[in-house]
Amino acid sequence: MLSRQAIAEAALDVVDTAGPDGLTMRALADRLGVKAASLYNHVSGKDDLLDDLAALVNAEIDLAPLDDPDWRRGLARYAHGYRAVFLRHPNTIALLARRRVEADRQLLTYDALLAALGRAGLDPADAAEAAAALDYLVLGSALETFTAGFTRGAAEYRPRHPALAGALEASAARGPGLDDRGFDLALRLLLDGLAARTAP
Amino acid sequence: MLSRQAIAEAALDVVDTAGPDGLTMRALADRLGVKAASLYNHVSGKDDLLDDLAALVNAEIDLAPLDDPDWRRGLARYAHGYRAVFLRHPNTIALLARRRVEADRQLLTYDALLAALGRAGLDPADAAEAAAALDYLVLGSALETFTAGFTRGAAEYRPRHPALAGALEASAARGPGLDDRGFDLALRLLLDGLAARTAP
DNA sequence: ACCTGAACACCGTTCAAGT
DNA sequence: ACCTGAACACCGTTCAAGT
Repeated sequence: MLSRQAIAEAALDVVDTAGPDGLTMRALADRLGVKAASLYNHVSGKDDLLDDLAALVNAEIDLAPLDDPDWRRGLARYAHGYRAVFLRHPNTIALLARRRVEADRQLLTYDALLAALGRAGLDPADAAEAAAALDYLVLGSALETFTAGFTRGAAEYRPRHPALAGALEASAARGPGLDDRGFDLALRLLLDGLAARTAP
Repeated sequence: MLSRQAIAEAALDVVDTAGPDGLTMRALADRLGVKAASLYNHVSGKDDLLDDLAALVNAEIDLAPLDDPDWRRGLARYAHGYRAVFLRHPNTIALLARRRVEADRQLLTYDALLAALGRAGLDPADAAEAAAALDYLVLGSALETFTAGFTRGAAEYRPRHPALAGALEASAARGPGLDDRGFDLALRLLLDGLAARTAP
């Protein structure tokens, strides 16, 4: 019944619904119909549990787009899929970032990305930088959700922060999804720039 | 003696040295030579304290570069300064991200950035997207520090993850600072792309 | 007005005791 | 082999009591 796998899945559920602070050993045990102390028969502690959680979330990232013969399209689809995973599980980011990369699935993800960048014609050192840049963009955009921070209406910002108000308003007129458009813009410009650096 | 200002400064100190989880009301009170309960005479709770902390960190961001008549140079310097603040206080990112932007100083920062993007010749909706993209890049790069996750030597990765090993090795040959180079690359390509979008 | 001690309901984790 | 109750040292927060 109880297993590392089941515990990790329940943990992701708890984090998704109750937030990073809601993931307590007691709440997790409750969801599994068990007492907190029982969890320690399967994981050595909360830190160990977070490693499993990292692996679980990373396993959701679809690597298939990286095999696309059109590398720009492939990278764009990969990046969108990567970001979608963390938009589905935004509460995990603060929990999992700044941890060492040890889950095999996560190492495999980076390896596949770097291989794809290599096939695109980037030399390995450039590929490393490009992979880092992609990572920053995806995690930053999933973590921060620019728009969500501005909780008041543009009109309220206008008196003291006119440029902010104007930008929020103009962007709203373009439709919802400023976060998505900001990410798309950066991704497109990044891929444009990388294309200019690929060997022929 | 005790004041919101002094408490916030001590809190930043505690977070910097003891990590996000090290910031407890008791540890903070200790550093101030007082008991935890005393803090509640000045802040309404830990959440309130984190608002002050956000304001304090944001106040470190230098907005002067945004007035540079050469907007590309100004934005690059601003972004580097912004990132430097969070590299100095990396433990604050997970603590402060995903909070509503309410500190006046933070609203002012975004307003100044959007005004600068407008002066550069971007229309307001494009400026909003560019500001979001910059934010993602800065916070993502300060949060994640790509390199720090790979704790083992490249040789250890090679058997199972050759592209990863090759990229880490080639990047190390280029010198330390893969994170900085990844950020610089993305920033440069972003600014290049924005330049093409500015009105003449 | 502000600091404190004691208390509350919560944490993660351990461990002897059960089955 | 695995679950549990009780306990430990910790959390954030409250509040009556002190000065």
